Amino acid sequence: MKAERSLAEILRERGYRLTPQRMIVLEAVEASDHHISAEEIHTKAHARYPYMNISTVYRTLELLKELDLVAETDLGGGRLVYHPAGKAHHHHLVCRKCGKVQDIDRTVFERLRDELKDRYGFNAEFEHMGIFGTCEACRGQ
Amino acid sequence: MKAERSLAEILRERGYRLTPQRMIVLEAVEASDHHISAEEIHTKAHARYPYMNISTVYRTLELLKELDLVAETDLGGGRLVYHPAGKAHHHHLVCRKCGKVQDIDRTVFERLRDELKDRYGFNAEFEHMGIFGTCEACRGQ
DNA sequence: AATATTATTGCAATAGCTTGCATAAGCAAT
DNA sequence: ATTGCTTATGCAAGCTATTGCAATAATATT
Ligand SMILES: [Zn+2]
Ligand SMILES: [Zn+2]
Ligand SMILES: [Zn+2]
Ligand SMILES: [Zn+2]
Repeated sequence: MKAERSLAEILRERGYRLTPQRMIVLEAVEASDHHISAEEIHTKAHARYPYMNISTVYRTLELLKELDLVAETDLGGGRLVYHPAGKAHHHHLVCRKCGKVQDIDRTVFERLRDELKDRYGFNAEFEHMGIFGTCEACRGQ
Repeated sequence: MKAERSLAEILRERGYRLTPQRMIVLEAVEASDHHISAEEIHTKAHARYPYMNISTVYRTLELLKELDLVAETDLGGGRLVYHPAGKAHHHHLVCRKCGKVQDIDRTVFERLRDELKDRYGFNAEFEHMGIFGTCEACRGQ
């Protein structure tokens, strides 16, 4: 499978070890083309590999974040969700009142990104953001 | 004290009760003109009111957020920090590599706010934001 | 293939924050 | 002041996520 091969390459390049746990977690994130939580990943992974521990899931997700393979986002559901990086060409608006999660275009952050780079030399990470506020429907009460 | 009186008014208007715990938490947030964590608030409050419980601090902060009296922000220190709302005319850039927290002007989010309102009818909350990324010093390795 | 090295894992403990529930206390009416 | 109604608090338990540590297993070397 392509994902496995490229993961192996990426890990090797950076001096990390290729373990079954890491492959299983990455595959679980990539297989769900929507958002997936650590607990959901653990449940799926556990079916394939009964000794898989939830802390290994978290540690693997942390690594995959560092390698820019997954994005971690708070969408207000009480647990963080994960999304394959690069495939996340969007962000989300999260309504505090009704909880609705709306997709928006990724371009909305480009100007801000550029401004932060120009004015402060800061390289901001705006990959798959959750933006909290009030949606149109809820604003009229 | 002005803060107490206006808090009393605000609470009454909205049908909430004016309790010593609530006053103590709000005063602790306002007294620290920098960022303060729930645990720091609890420590300060406990000195004045020995029965003060940490869960009351959290519940009061939740209420003060609803009343738009305090802003809650993740600045990467492992605990959320609180800041008097309205006084927070700035945001922060948080470097993932060195942990540095830099102040930036509040105006950087205005254009984005307007665009989200215009395009999606969404009223985004950009009060005292923490933006994660890599600072200039760390980008050169 | 066997061995040595050391990163990674599983487990249990911990941290920060939230929630359920019985008791306490704020407020209004008397 | 007393009473009754209802919100808010303290306490303990629970939840998501993180961390310390000893055992395990991936890789390099022989
Ligand atoms: Zn998404
Ligand atoms: Zn809404
Ligand atoms: Zn600040
Ligand atoms: Zn830095």
